[in-house]
Amino acid sequence: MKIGELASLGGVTAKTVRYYESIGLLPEPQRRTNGYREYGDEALDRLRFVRDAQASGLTLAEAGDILDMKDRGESTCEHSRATVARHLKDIDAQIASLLAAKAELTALSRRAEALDPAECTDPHRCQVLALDLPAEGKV
Amino acid sequence: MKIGELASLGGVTAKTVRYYESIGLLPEPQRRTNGYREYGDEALDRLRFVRDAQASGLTLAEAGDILDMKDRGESTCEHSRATVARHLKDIDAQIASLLAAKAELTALSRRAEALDPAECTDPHRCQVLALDLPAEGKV
DNA sequence: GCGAACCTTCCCTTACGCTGTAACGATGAA
DNA sequence: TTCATCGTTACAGCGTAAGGGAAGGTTCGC
Repeated sequence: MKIGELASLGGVTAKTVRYYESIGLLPEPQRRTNGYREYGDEALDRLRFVRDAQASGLTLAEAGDILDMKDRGESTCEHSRATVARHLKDIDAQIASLLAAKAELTALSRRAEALDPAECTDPHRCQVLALDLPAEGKV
Repeated sequence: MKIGELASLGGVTAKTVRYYESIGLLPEPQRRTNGYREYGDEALDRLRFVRDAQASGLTLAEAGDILDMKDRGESTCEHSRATVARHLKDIDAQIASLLAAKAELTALSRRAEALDPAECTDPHRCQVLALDLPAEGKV
């Protein structure tokens, strides 16, 4: 099939297919005599895998890692598990950092709510803005 | 004081001070006859506020929002609260999206672990790679 | 008179995933 | 034949975040 058909079956644009090829996610396909790319069904499988992996939250690079292992005939199961596990760890780290920021802000917000609105009259001396965190000596 | 002193008191580089000025976080200061920037203590207060806000997880743009309100003499308390609340909402949304990705990956990972390693012999038919999510018809 | 500190302007960085545009060749149907 | 569509390459840019780096030129302090 030609690139347009592959793209529409895979739910992407032809441009995206060429992009995936350029970053090594898809192998360089056969060419017709006129120079057009000619794809088989395995390209569609591969393309769909990439989309599924992406939908699961993996990056294109991670999807590529798994596909590379597969291409080399290595133990993809084990590697896939490792890749997924690594990505889960990344996600946990991101969540942790967001939770930390949230805790900071929640504390700030609570201090703000504890203020008597009556004291909130001087725009040049806003208590919330004071942000007097006990973090003066932090690194 | 000159930019270098302000910067070191604020715990940033002179470059950062100029950058903050360029994006409107710090007002354009007076200049000495030689062209050097001349700062007063209020600039240091402002700089420290920005750093504190940043340490609390606010972006520079959000810190700028609050400072702008303050500059206009508006109800900074209320606005500060709103800004913080909005940012908390953003953070919650990010966390939710990460948790969704995590759920996807965890399910994937669980399916992978449930596989009999003995079946994991054909590198061309990896069960993990199959990614047979029930998501075929998703948007 | 020397080095440090200051000035401006412009580009570069990291990461991600494409998308747009230019400028052109090939195909196929009316 | 003509025209729309599909294909080709290569390069640029986006959009966010927060600056860093280098070039090239004054000025200060001692």
